[in-house]
Amino acid sequence: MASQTEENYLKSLFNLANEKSEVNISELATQMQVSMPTVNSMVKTLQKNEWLIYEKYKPVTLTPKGKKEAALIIRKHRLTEMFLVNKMGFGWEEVHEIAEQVEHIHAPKFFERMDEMLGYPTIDPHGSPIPDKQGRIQEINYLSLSDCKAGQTVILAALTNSSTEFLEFLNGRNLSLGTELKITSKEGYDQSIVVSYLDHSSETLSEKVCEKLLVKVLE
Amino acid sequence: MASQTEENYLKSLFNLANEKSEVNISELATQMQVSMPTVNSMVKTLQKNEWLIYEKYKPVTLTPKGKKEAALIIRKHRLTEMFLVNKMGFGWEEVHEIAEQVEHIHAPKFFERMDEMLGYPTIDPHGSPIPDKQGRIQEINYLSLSDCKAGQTVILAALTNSSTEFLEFLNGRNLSLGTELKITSKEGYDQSIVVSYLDHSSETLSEKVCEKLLVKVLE
DNA sequence: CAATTTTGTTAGATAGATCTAACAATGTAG
DNA sequence: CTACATTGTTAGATCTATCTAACAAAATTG
Ligand SMILES: [Mn+2]
Ligand SMILES: [Mn+2]
Ligand SMILES: [Mn+2]
Ligand SMILES: [Mn+2]
Repeated sequence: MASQTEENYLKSLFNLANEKSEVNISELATQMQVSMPTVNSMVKTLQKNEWLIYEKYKPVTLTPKGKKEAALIIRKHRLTEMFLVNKMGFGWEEVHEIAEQVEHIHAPKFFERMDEMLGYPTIDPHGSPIPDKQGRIQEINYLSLSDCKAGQTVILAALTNSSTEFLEFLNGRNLSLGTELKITSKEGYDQSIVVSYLDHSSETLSEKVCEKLLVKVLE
Repeated sequence: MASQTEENYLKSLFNLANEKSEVNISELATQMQVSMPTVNSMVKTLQKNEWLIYEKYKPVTLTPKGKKEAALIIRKHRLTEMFLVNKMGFGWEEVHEIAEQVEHIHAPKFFERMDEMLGYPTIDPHGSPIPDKQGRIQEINYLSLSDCKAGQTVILAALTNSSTEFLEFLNGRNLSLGTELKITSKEGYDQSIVVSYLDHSSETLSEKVCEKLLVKVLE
């Protein structure tokens, strides 16, 4: 059974491997906030457990077994976040830190019961997909708001970043998942976008914000 | 901050210290399922953190600081058990193992929210008192069923043992907290007690069982 | 009270997770 | 292509939590 530490490495590996599939030691060290030698020794451990493939001086790759293990931890994380928001009344900006701990609990029934109480959700409070019990993850191809054009109407569907600060920024502007945004204009100079929604008739969002907002285009 | 291991030692110390106040190294080793040298080195660590008082060859004693720390972990454990039973539909025989893990989560809001949702309960699903936020524990003096006499009517209020096996034994006989028991007779030879309750007109309970059942006497 | 048993301590080892310092391989930019 | 920067590895140390073997103190018992 994976230790709490190993589980956190697997999760980081899984997230960093989106698309590229390969992960550098230095990337992983940055992500995990540990030194490169620490990562070096940990990848050797993970390799012994057949969770990843490692060759000296090469980037590492998760094995199918490692991917499944990681996805199942991410499943527990996201179910927990959903439970905290929908069943315990937490704000979406408060749940990540708690889920970071709860995800390591070994009690299948606990998470099955959450799942059941939530009605088998497929996305978490930040719009990220919840892997199924087999560790399969359904990839949804949203568009980034920064790739949208003036005149389009879109629905805010997910975020590429769920830091507390960013979520509080969105809270401050009444922006939540499902909000319908009309794109009034786009500034060519700094790529900022002006949107209207709810009782906000004109809100300017910087490119930095727009690229973190994933949307479904309505028209 | 106490490690998960230290937290488990503190909890064991607190539970073993009921009444006697002092705890032997060997008792603690048995309880924690580790060797005596392991306990010996751990008590030195706990002493450095001022959670207990230790002198060579003497039994150890928790300091007030250590008692409070322990009581607050027990609070998290018992709130969790109550939440699992009352809000998530678990049976009282399923929750201890899960709570044993959840009690180590560092997230005051998480437990405050549980407390609030539960309506600030004072006892857990096994009838044990839930320490308050200051770590104060309200001692309730129940009588053991084994000390009751024929003719008395009592209400099952708590258990001195909450092992899954014992709880399943009680489930099998429809015995739950709050059940009113009429003591039909008591066998002088083996101290077994015959009770009637609900649709059970004559159930014989061995001394071993009776001493684990804590009751309030009605008449 | 002396012998034996139980309880507790010390020493030394191991495994996991981390670090720094030193060095080696790889990649990049002039 | 060489120099420099970046990336990765090795060696060796530390800290936590655990173990066994050996020994010492305390308690029990005849
Ligand atoms: Mn999260
Ligand atoms: Mn985590
Ligand atoms: Mn319990
Ligand atoms: Mn525990």
